Amino acid sequence: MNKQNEKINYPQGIKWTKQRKCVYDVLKLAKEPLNAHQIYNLVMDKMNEQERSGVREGNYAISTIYRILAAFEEKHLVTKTNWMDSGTFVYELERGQHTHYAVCLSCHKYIPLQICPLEHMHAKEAGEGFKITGHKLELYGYCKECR
Amino acid sequence: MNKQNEKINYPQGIKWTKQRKCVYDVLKLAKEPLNAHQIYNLVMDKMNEQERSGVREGNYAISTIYRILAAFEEKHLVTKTNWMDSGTFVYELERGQHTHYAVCLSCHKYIPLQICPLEHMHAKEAGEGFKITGHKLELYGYCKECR
DNA sequence: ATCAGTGCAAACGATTTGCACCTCG
DNA sequence: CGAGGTGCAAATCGTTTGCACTGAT
Repeated sequence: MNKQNEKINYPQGIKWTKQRKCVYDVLKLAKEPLNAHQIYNLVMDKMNEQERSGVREGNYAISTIYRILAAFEEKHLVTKTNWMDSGTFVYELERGQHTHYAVCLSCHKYIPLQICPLEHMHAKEAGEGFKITGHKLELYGYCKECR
Repeated sequence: MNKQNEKINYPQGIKWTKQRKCVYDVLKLAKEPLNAHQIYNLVMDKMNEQERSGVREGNYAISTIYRILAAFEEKHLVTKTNWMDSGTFVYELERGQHTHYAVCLSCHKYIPLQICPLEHMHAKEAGEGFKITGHKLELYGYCKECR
């Protein structure tokens, strides 16, 4: 059930160590952006689970997670952002299409949005001569369960 | 020329110490969101300038800046946010109307936007039952001078 | 006079880095 | 085998906090 490693196609152009595969898998399964600690914990679980049958439990370093994430970012495999009121960065797999989220201020759940209100926005609207190359949007509020 | 202190109306309901007035003045004059260090430096300049005529140069603490900003935020006098790729928070005076910015990736200038593409966005667009209370938008790109 | 605000230094959490060892290709 | 990745511990950066003192109301 947990042999995803065999099924996943890891992008080329980067050295795929056990740790990197594991981080990649974790991000692949994630349904929302995760911060370094969340990723670290998930990686720990996954690693230990794989090696639970007597093989020595490896020690993994949080700094490795950061380095892997930096490497992934440089290869454009992940996107690094931060949220309005949190000082920590969150990372998500680059899945080709940009996604915005609505964040519930009560339960902190992230709800991906199907739409992008900026699709039809033109450069001129950002002032004369500004060339828009990207944008970021977050909605805040309360989800169905929390209102 | 620099006697703004006398002209500025400081909002009520908060104790107006010399330091707080100074931070308020700095934010009032700022044309873009500033981080704690920028504010600290500007406050230092301002304080020392005022006291340059022989009066002892006071020592000011960065922690005071943070505490003042936290107090202002609680009174809804300032808004605290962070930018996509920076781990530090920036603060700007709450001027009644929310503003979005276009950020130049080259010169890091902030260009305030006159429009808000979300004005006409409705709750339903964020998924069933989500109650939108706020949002944040950043545009990235290159300004007229830098393209 | 009183209590909130301040300066200072130390604590803190997130992230980065130097170095010796290990591992993928 | 060799370049690059990793674990560990220590450094760094932005921000917060405890404490004794100062200052605004």
